[in-house]
Amino acid sequence: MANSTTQNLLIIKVAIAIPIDKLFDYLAPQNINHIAIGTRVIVPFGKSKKVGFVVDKSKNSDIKIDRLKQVIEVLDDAPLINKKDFQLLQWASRYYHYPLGEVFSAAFPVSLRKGKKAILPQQTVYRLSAKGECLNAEQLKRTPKQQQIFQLIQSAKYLSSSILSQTETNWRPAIKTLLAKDLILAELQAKVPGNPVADTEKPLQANDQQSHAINQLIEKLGQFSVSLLEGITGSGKTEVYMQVIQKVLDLGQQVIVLLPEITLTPQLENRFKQRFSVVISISHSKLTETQRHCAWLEMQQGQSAILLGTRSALFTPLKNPGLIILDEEHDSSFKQQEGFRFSARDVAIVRGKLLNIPVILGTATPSLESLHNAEKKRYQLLHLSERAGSATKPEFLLFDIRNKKLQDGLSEPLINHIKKTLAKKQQVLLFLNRRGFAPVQICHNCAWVARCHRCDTSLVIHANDGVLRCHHCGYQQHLSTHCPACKTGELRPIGLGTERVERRLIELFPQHSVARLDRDSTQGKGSLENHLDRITQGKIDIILGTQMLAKGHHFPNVTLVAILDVDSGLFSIDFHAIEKLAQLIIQVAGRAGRAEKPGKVILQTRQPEHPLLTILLKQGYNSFAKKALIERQQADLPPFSSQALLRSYAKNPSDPLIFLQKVSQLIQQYNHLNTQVLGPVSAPMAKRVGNFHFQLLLQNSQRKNLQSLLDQIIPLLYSLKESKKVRWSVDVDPVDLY
DNA sequence: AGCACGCCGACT
DNA sequence: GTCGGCGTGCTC
Repeated sequence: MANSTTQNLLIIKVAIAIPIDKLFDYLAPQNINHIAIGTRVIVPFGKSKKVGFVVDKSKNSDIKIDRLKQVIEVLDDAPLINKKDFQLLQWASRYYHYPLGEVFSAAFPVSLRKGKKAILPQQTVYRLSAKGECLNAEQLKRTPKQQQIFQLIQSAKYLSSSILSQTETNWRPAIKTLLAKDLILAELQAKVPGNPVADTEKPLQANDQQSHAINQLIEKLGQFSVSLLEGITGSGKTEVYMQVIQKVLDLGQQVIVLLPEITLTPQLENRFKQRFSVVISISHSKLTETQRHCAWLEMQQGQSAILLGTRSALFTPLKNPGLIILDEEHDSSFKQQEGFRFSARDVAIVRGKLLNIPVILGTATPSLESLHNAEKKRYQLLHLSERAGSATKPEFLLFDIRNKKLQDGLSEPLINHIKKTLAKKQQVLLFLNRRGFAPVQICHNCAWVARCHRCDTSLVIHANDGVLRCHHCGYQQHLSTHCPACKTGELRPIGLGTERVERRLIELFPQHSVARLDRDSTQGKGSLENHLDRITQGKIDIILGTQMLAKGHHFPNVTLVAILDVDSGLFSIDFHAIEKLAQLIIQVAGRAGRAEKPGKVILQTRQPEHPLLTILLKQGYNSFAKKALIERQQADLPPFSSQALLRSYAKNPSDPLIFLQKVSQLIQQYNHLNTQVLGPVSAPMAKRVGNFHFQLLLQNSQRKNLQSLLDQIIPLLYSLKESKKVRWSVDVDPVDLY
């Protein structure tokens, strides 16, 4: 590089997906004058090449010019995301203290991260040439295949190769000759996703509450706002979404709808497809790389008007942004639990603000944060409290199981209720959030317990598979009946798992069919769907499952729902647990008494007087939430304060502790803003898969004070020598304190 | 994250 | 005597 040209050099700052919060400087390629911020580039990195994102341009660099390498290739003619979304990613990187390159990476589908061109798959399309237009098909009668294909193209105006392959055999030679004769033309065209249906369903007649919500939401279109749509199960939230979406589509704008789980996407996809005559794209982790690549570009190019997806779909660029909807807003799966630990809910709101479009948060059980924001008038609150049709609200029963004889977790009164329900030819749904036969195996003689040697947990008995299994690391061993410690004692199961309850149910109700739905019993592809079909067809009388059943699925003939053990949620050290339990109870209750049959919800507990539980059952979710928020305020917990959790782990049990102690000292030096530092302490489950986990909780009543502390501290941690021996991460606004 | 450099155990 | 174990350090 000649020195004389130095002042003309263009230096490009590139964000690369590596776990260092740092940009890398490169020389712009000689032949390119402008290289837009936001474009992808291929750069040499160490021994290899990497795809990076141009974040800035400059005349100078902190690195000596002669040490700078040159950009190998500019992948995009123009940035794939707009300025606002670029700002969004910069914000997210700062707010979550996660490297910008990694944040950028998370916003792009794998294909584009790897450097694939940002084009939709193309297909060849054939149409008549000028010469072909003038030709009478009769003139081709001596070559019938050519004539037939020619006529097909003539009547269809244009035909794609994929359609030809579907309808015709051996069409290629004919096409080749027609091309050679100049009768038709071949063109490359982007594959347009599946043709929308022409005759769509009409909107339903909205009830007063729905109409009110729809009108309010429509009024807000065209600028930023957040609305919290609180609609009980069966109140027709989806209908509200759809009528608002229709308005957005009429304006020629696009909509992102985020759902917590992939299992819920097909249901909504079908309803949307029946309603809207626009292209709908889908994006979630179970799709192939190409499918996600297409969905992303379809939205980016404006070929598709609706995107249905999970958490990571939030970052999909929109050509004409109109609306973001987050359904089941309270669901904790909107918070990414590893790597880039962002909250899709919170980032959606920032994105809405930047793009100046409304955001709708929908749920039957709003998170305490969102309710608090609604109370503070930051969000507009809309209610849907009437169940559609004639369905009635379920009745709650609290069964005190202290000192009661239980048959594998089933109390006498519960068994009676099950009997009565079955006698009426109605279905029963039981929840137990623990799979396996029993969570503990203990020696009746010496009290030895089978434990995982890599994790701080006992091995769970899986009687059906004849093994003891660790639910954390997957370790398993054969089930034996004699104690390896004292060699004499007999091993016995302690506690409840779904297998054990299932066995008892079969014994108690031999005339009835029982289905167990947990991760073990729904392994195979389509296995869950199979089970669900059999339930809907009425082939199952008693359904026993883990939380995987709590969401979305509707069983119209279920009139009795029971949660066998609510106490684990009441005793947890994590202050979020009670909120999650309340949401679970209400969601589960939503499974009961649909259609015309009144439902009952039974909760078994050893804490029947628990104040929050009592309020929830007697006065409903909103009263519960108010009370829970008061408790949070008194304890200075979120949303009345802001938290960040520093986690650290290593094979060696002392390294993470030493690291976090060092961090804690560092914070004392920098902390002028009253951030409380709690810990370091070992994590609730200290040992996991052979690693020892520790954590340090930071809390401040002012979000911005905590942020400014993190801004100072986090960059220092990368170079701390104690950090080299451990894995560490920052979790801003943690929802799981584990 | 990769990938190399770098010092200590069981093998042709 | 070497092949390779993964500890630590760097990447513009």
